[in-house]
Formats: sequence, structure tokens, C-alpha cells
Amino acid sequence: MLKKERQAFILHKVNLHNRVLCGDLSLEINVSEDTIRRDLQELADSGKLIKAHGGALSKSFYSTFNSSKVYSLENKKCIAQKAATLIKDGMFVLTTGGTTIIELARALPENLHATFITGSLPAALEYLHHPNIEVIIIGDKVSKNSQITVGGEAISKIKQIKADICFVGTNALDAEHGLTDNDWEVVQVKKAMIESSAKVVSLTIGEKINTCQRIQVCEINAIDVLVTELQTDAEILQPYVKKGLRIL
Amino acid sequence: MLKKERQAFILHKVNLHNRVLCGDLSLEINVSEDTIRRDLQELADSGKLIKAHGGALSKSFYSTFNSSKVYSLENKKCIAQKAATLIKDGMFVLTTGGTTIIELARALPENLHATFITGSLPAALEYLHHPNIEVIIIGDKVSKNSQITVGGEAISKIKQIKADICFVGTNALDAEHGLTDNDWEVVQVKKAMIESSAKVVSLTIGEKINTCQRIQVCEINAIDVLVTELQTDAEILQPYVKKGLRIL
DNA sequence: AATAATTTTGCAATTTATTGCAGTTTAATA
DNA sequence: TATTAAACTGCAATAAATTGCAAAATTATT
Repeated sequence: MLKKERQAFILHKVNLHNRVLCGDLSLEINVSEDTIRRDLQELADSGKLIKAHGGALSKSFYSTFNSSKVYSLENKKCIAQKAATLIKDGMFVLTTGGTTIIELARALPENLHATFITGSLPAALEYLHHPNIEVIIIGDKVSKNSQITVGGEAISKIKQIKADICFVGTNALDAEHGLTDNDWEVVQVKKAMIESSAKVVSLTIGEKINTCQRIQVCEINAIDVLVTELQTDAEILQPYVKKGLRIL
Repeated sequence: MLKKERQAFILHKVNLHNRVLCGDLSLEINVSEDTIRRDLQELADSGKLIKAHGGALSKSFYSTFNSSKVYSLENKKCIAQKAATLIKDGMFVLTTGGTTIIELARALPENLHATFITGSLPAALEYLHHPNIEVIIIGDKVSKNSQITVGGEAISKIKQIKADICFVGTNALDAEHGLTDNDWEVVQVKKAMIESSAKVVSLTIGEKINTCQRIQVCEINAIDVLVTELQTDAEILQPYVKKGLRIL
């Protein structure tokens, strides 16, 4: 087998499986690992793949997992656009925090007249940019990780509210385990918000669907609307349709 | 699993769920926690995530606010430095909003252990950057102009507090008319804060001394300490010394 | 086709990387 | 302050990379 053939083969392999190991290739092509290593080095030098200790990774694999400041921003913008259509003039809207909620804040139409209630400091600042939106912030201790208010004061205040709609930034969603999260205090706040709202909307990027975290926020049927960047008829969403959720 | 592959996986996970734990990752990837820790350390060193005790946080949460075009920034920094010396470990500190307060927040020493209570969203976000400072935000309607909470709820909450010290960002100060401001709602909040504090500190750039606005916050003798960027023996400050204020 | 020139390959010896473990130090939390 | 969990340190075992070199293969040249 010629050197060029071999390298083409390796490249094909790495693009197919996202990853190759020196040992495997050596066995498969029947050349020494040294040769494979040299090939990988050359391919890496000409930018066709990413060399790693023990093998190599495909370029596309590596870049998709390693880029962008806000993760999956485009998807979140798409979700925000869809979610914004659910808000009507005069509504009282409860929202949690998180980057998807920030995108929602930015996607709100200029002429929307509504009241937004949140414990998220960054979200509140975004809402303030809209001239016709009244912003209420829930007071209490502010959590360093999530930049939202948490604690008994916050929860009792939320319980006094009867909101029209609640937007929950979702950490993990699973048809069986429902909505789950990993911060106990944040979960308490989310629970209270869900209880205080006539309608609950979960904003979830496709990747988080069918994933699970430690602490449950609510059962799946407590959610009324599920907003994702996916098509409404996507296969992965069907279990949620069956459970009675509206998909947007 | 290759090292780079593993790190890409971790990065993906942390971006997806905002937070990961060493233990979870160790189980999931089936390597020792030491290895996970080393990975997190490397990823943190290259700025891809924030390392924390026991795990890591997504970078998108620790986003800093830009301090562009703040008027008289150097003077405000000077004031902030002086004012920060008044805060001791264990204190309960009430603060208003405004750019000088933001500078104070940035000037706080790393090792200060204290509780900061404020209605200002931008100030609260700054306080959050300090690991040993607990942040309490006063809840209520948020004023669009000032980005602080205003209203009856806020004021009644403030009145329940007995703080050690209160830092008031000052709009106008005059020996005769005292501390004055031009936003009725903001004034109500400042009044409440001053009443609830054992000691009141006014942060005032020299330019605002001997100026006056429409609405009075308090008489001049309600203020204990006046912090400016000027020398303590400056001519313009002498009327305030006579009134019994301590100058810093 | 034969041969010289060049490149490629495999091998051995050495160096460097990666990983897990045990013991200690440090930090978080009650 | 005591208790616990996590971080750090040094170390050893293993795996991988590097290097120099000689043999083999390929290409170029006559």
C-alpha cells in the first residue's frame, strides 16, 4: 500500500469514526505504529486532522465541541424566537435564569407590554432594556453560581404571585425523570415558580433532551409547552407529545 | 478514550449543564478523579471553563460587565479605594446604586468577609465576583433609569435590616440642603437605607459638592463620613468638617 | 533494464506523557 | 473548632513519542 493511499485511508477513517488509534490502524493496515504516527503527524501538520496522544481526532468533531462562548447560541436564539410568541400584552411572566432565558429577553418584541418577574440578575438587566416591560426582581440571597436569588424569602414571595406563564431554562429533561437540575437551591426556586404559574414552558436545546441530573424540579406532565430548536415532528420529541406536551 | 477526546467531552458536558462534578465525570468516563481534576485544571488554564472545588462551571456564567465611558472614572476609583477601608470583616453593608458604588465593589479586597445588601442589579453582580462576600438583593420593581429596586416592598424590607454601614452614591451635596437627588422613588430607598444603618457614608466626587437637587434625602448631619477624591484639608470641604462630618 | 538517488519504513534505545495510587495538605462546612 | 471532602505531591507503571540509523522500497536517470 502506497503512502498516499494509506493516508487517504486514515483520513477517511478518522472522518467516519471521529477518532482513530495508532494501534488499531497499525494492525489494520499492517505497518508499524511508527509509520502511522508519522502519517498522523503529517496529516495534522497539513491541518487535515487533530493529532492526540495515542491517535487522532477528526477536525469537525473537535471544533464543534470546542468553539463559541455561549454554548449553542444559534439554537438558543431560535428557541427564544419561538418562545417569545407565547407572551401576550398584559401578561405576568415568571422566568428563571440561564443563557437561554437571556436570549428570550433579547428576542422580546419592542412593543410588548408585560410584567416580568425574575430572580435572575442578568435576565432582569436585559428586560430593563425594553421600554414597555415592567421588571420585578425577587429579593433574597444571590447564588454565586447561578446569579439568581435563592432562599426562603424568595420562595415565599414567588408563592404570593399568580403568574400567567412561567419560562423555565432547562438543565436536563427526560420523559421518565421529568425536569431535573443539579443545584438544590435553584431547584427550590424553580419549583415555586412552576407552582405559581398557570402555564409552564420549558426552553430546552435538543441536546438536553433525554438527559438527567440529580435533583427533580417537576414531573414531565407539569410542563405545558416544550420549546426546542428542532422541528415539531422530530422523532426524539414524540415521547413528550405522547405525554401531552405541546411542542413549539 | 483519548485524553483530548475526554477533555472535549468534559467541555461539552460543562457547557451543556453549566456545572460538572469530578465524581460524576470519573464514574461516567471511567477514569480516576485525579485524572478528571488534571483535565479540569488544564481546561481552566486554557480558559475554557472555571474550575471550582469539586468540579467546574461553564464560563458563560462568569461574564464580566464592561465599564465603558464612566464619567470621572479615575476620581471614582480613588474614592472607592478610600471607602473600602471602612469595611471590616463580618459587617452588614447596605449600598445604593450608581457608578461610584460599582467602583467600590471592584475595589473590595479579595479576603473581605462581609454581607452586602443592595437594590442595585449591577452592583450586586459586581459583589458576586468576590468569593467571601454574601450578596442579598432587595426585591421589588426595578427602576429603568437607575437599575435599582424601588417601591414599598423594597422599603419595608430595608427597614427590617439593621446594617453596620451604608454607602450612599451621591447625586448632590450641599452644607445647607444636605444630600439631595432628583428621582422620587430612589430617594425613598436611600432614606430607608440611611435610617437602617448605624453609620452613613456619602461617596461624592468633588464636582458634586455644593450642588443641589430637587428632593432631599437627608440633612447633612445624618451623614457620618464624606469620601471624596480631594485632600482632606481642601478648602471646599471645611464647611462639612464644621458640621461634624469625618472626611476621608 | 540497470543503477544511482531519494524516500520510506521498521527497529532499538531513549525520552516524554499519561495515569492511578498513597500520603499529606488544604479548604469547605457544620 | 472538628470533621470531612477535595486538592496537591511525589512516585511508579505503563504507553506513546522521538531519535538515529540501516534496510527496503520507490523514483529518477542513463
